Amino acid sequence: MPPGTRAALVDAAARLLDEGGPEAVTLREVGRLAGVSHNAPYKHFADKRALLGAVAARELTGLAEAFEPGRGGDAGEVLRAAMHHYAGWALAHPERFKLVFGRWPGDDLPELGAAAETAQARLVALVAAAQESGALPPGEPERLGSLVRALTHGAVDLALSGHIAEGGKGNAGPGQLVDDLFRYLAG
Amino acid sequence: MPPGTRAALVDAAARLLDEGGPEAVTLREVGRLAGVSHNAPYKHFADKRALLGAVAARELTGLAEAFEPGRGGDAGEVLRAAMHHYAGWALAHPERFKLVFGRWPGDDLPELGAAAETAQARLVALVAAAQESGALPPGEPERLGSLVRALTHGAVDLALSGHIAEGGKGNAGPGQLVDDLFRYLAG
DNA sequence: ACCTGAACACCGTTCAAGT
DNA sequence: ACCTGAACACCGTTCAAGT
Repeated sequence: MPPGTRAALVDAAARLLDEGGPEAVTLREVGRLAGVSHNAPYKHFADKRALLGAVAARELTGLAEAFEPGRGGDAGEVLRAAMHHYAGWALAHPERFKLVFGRWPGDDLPELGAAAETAQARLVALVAAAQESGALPPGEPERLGSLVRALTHGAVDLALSGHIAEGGKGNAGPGQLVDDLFRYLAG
Repeated sequence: MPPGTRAALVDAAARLLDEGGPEAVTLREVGRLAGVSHNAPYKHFADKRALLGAVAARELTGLAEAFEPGRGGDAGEVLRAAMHHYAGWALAHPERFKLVFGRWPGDDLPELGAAAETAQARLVALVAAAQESGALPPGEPERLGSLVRALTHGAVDLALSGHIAEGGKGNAGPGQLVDDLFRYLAG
C-alpha cells in the first residue's frame, strides 16, 4: 500500500483546505478525491475534526523540522531565519496556519499536542544558543522564546486578517517586524 | 422598537458564538433566541457571514474604544494598559477574538474594515505620545505600533491555542510578555 | 480489517405568500 | 418594510451489510 488510504485522505483534506477553508473540506469530497466512498474516512478517523487534526499535526511537524538546531553559523541568525521561515510558511498557506492554531478543545488528538511540544522545545534550544552567542539578552530562554515567537505569530496573523497593512507609510510586513525585534533585543 | 430585531439578532449570534463557536451559530437558533422565524435574519443580513461580520464589527468597535487617547498620565503606561486590556478581552472572550481576526475574504463588510482602521489609527496615536514622553524609542509610530500590537496579539493567540503554556518554569502569560517587551524597548 | 449504500437529522438558502 | 412556512440541496454521522 504505497499511498495508503489514510495518507490519501489527509492529502485530499489538505488540498481542499487550501482551496476553500475548513468548510470546503467535506467528507464526501475528501472521499471522492481519495477514490473511496464518502464515509470511508470513518474507518481511519473518529470524525471530521480528527481528520483535520491529522492535517494540522502533519503541518506542525513539518514546521518543527525548520526549528532543528543549526549545523553551525551564528546562532542568532539561525533563530532569525527560523522565524522568517515560520512567517513565510504561514503567509504561503494561510488556511493551514489558521487550522493549526485554531481552537482544539478537549484533550484528544495527542498527535497534535506532541508536535506542538516538539516545536516549542526546539525553539527554546535555538534561543538558548543565541543567548550564549550574545545575540540575545540573558534570562529564561522559555520566556524569551515565547516573546520572539509571539511577535512572529502575531505579525503574521494580523497581516493575514488585514489588520496591519503592509506598504503604507511606516507599515511593515511580518519579516520586517521580526528584524526590528531582533535589533531591539540586541540592544 | 426599543431592542430592534437587527440588534436582537446580533445579540443572539454573539451569545451562541460564546457558548459553542461559529458552528453553534445556526440561523434557526438565532431566530429562536430573537423571537423570530429562522429566516427572518435574511431581511437584515445578506447571509450568515454578514451576521457574523456584524458581531465582529461590534466587538472590534468596543475594543477600539479602549484605545482612546488617555486623559493624561504617563503615555507609556496608557499604551501598556491598552495592550493589557486587549489581552484581557481576548482571553475572556476567545471565540469573539478568533472571529474578529479570522479570515474575511472579499471586500464587503465595510463596517468591519472601518472598525479595524479606527483601532489601528488610535493605537498609532498612543504610540506617538509614548515616544514623545520618552517611554518608547523613536522611529515610525506605525511600525512600532505594529510591533507592540503584533506581540500582544500573538501572545494571546498562542496562549489560547495552548502553544505557549503559562505556569511552567520560564513560561509567561500574555500580560508578562507585554511587560517584557516594554522593558526591552525602554532599553 | 476495510469498505459501501441507504438512511436520518440538521443546516443555509430560496421562494411564494402574507401584513 | 418586515416576516412566515414550505421546500431544496447539502452535509456529518450512523447502521446494516458486504469482502
